[in-house]
Amino acid sequence: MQSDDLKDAGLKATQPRLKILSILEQNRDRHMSAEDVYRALMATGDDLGLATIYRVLTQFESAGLVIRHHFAEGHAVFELDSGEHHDHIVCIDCGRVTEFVDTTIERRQVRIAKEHGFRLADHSLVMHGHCERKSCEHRKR
Amino acid sequence: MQSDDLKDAGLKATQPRLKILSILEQNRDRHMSAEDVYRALMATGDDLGLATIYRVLTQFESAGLVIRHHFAEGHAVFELDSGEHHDHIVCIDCGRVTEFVDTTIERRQVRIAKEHGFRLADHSLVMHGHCERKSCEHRKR
DNA sequence: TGTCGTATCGAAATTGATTCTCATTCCGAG
DNA sequence: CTCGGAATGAGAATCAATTTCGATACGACA
Repeated sequence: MQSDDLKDAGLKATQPRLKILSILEQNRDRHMSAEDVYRALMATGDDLGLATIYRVLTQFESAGLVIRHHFAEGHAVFELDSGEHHDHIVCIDCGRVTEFVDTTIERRQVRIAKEHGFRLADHSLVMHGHCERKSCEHRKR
Repeated sequence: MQSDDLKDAGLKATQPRLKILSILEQNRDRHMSAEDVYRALMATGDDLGLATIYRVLTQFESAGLVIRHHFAEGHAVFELDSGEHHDHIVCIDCGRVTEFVDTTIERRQVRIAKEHGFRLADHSLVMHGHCERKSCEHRKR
């Protein structure tokens, strides 16, 4: 049950938190901004304050439940932490995000970091390109 | 001469632009935020408006003179465009940025994008780690 | 070198995203 | 079921960045 996920993370199972978690689970294939979560909640009749969304998402992040990304400038997006690291390809035209893992690149990064005198802690690889979806075509360039 | 760089870019060679360009050239090894540039100018007695810094940096970006990065959340940083693509390693402790190029990773990315139905246009690989500089030891961030 | 039209400048107001404040409400251990 | 500390909501505040607009500087040309 969801409330256990929250308890395990050391967070009280409050209504707002359960609802936000639920929205994120219903959108596992998407990357949502705080604003997106807010609108999704409004749509289902749950009227949470935007401040709460931000606060809770930040708590979820510290608790390791979600990961925060900064693909575009301006606003952050969140995704549930599946536990497995992965990188992203974002379509420039439609914004669709695809995830992937490549061990060759992963290994290479550790080595490069070491060669430059760094102990690698984390990394973020975001590729931008044009996807081949029909539903994407009508957007230009 | 610097003013030629501006003219070539289709921008009038005004004092503010020359000064901002100069600051960027004096800090080629760093990545500066608009705020950083502003402070650097104040330090040399040049009192430009912050609005001008932002406007000029944005113009430089459109003109292809500088590249805008979004390493950390909150604010963008700029670097002079050397014309050669490269990726970055950012020190979590002192914020120093090191640049590198790795053809293995570059090639691999193109292939991965293709495998996922994308035509790669651009990418951003930022690694975060701890550097081994002495001057880094005790900086908070 | 002086003049003029246009592009640029600076200061302040504005925007958009996110965070803070604090009075009120809720969760859950006992 | 009760109570206290933790969480919430509404709006104000903050922060980075952008826009507005009257004043000013650039530089082509005379």
